[in-house]
Amino acid sequence: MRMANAKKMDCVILGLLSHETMTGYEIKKRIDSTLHFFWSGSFGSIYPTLNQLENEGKVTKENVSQNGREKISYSITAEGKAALKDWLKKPSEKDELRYETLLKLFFGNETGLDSMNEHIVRFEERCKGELEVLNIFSKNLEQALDNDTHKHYYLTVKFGIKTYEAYLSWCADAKKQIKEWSK
Amino acid sequence: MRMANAKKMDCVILGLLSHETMTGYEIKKRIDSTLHFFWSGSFGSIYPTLNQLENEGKVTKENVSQNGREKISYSITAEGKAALKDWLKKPSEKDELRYETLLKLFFGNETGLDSMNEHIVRFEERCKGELEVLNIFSKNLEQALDNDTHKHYYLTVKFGIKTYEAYLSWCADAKKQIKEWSK
DNA sequence: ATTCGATGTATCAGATTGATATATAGAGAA
DNA sequence: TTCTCTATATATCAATCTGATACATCGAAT
Repeated sequence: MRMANAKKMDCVILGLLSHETMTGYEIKKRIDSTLHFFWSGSFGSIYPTLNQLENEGKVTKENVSQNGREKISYSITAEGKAALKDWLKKPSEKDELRYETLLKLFFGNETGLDSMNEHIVRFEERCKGELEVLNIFSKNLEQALDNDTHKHYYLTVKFGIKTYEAYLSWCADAKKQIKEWSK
Repeated sequence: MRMANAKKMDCVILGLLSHETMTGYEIKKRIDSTLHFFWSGSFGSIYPTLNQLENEGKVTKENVSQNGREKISYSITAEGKAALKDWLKKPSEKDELRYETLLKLFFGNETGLDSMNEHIVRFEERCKGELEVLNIFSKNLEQALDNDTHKHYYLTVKFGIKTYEAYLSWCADAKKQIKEWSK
């Protein structure tokens, strides 16, 4: 039974198209802006997956001409919605962190405490930036929680905020710890 | 300039071999036990990478016979240590979350609040389990912080603890929020 | 005029996963 | 004793995904 590296991009695309009709390019933008702190995706998997989903009858495409420019707009079908629902009901298979910063920290005894501190500071800066963005999202969403889609978005944004706050708290502790070890 | 999907497995292996000589199988076990909450790796990338590292002169292999069983033990070379140091000094390129649970939550308006709650409860259980393990690790490590390698390990374990605690706090909030929305 | 960034679609080499195959050692049960 | 099950051990492969690259057009700013 070849189940293999269960494909997820099709679920992401179906999910996004269940909100609204989009082009491949818009799907990529949406992933980068809205899902980016817990999921990612590249053109190299978006476009082939869109073609596959069309062959399976889960989406339909329509050529649209806008300002004399051609683009391909995709919509979800009833079959697509059914497939999405199936996946949503199943328990999650994998939640995964992949943090290069932690990897470098773990192996850091080759380069010393100063180098570790630099990695942490860089990580801290990135987290602060992300947290700022999420806090703005959160405030905007709180004024639009009558919309069901916004409710779900709001919960994931709250997750991001809690997470980044925890990261920042760890950064402070870790820097202090390293300072102590440096003595 | 073909830089492509920068390979990380070689860095992970060099890092682990900088601690001690190991077989491919032991490397896999170490990744699963020690790095597992911020990194992962499969045999399908470990064994080919070990061969590649040997061709590049970054590790040496030695056939060992133990209890009549054959195994291949790998050790890091000076070149390997230099390559590891190079990578450790460079800033991290990517820190990434990939949480299927959040994806399902985000698209959850197709299946309703009950289904969302189930996903959260399952996530909560997993986090509790992980947190328990990490707390034991933390206690054990605190009694051996004279060892430099342990110091680095300790920092990453603390990261894991902070993170899972934040997740659990979010789970509680999210469940409460969903209950309120259900009214 | 022209450069630059955004929109838009598409492909491909390289990296990784999860599954599968193969084989032996040791522990415990029948 | 034989059988089964788990752990040790190495290896390969299809499916998948990423990051890079290529190409073309539009609107805005210089």
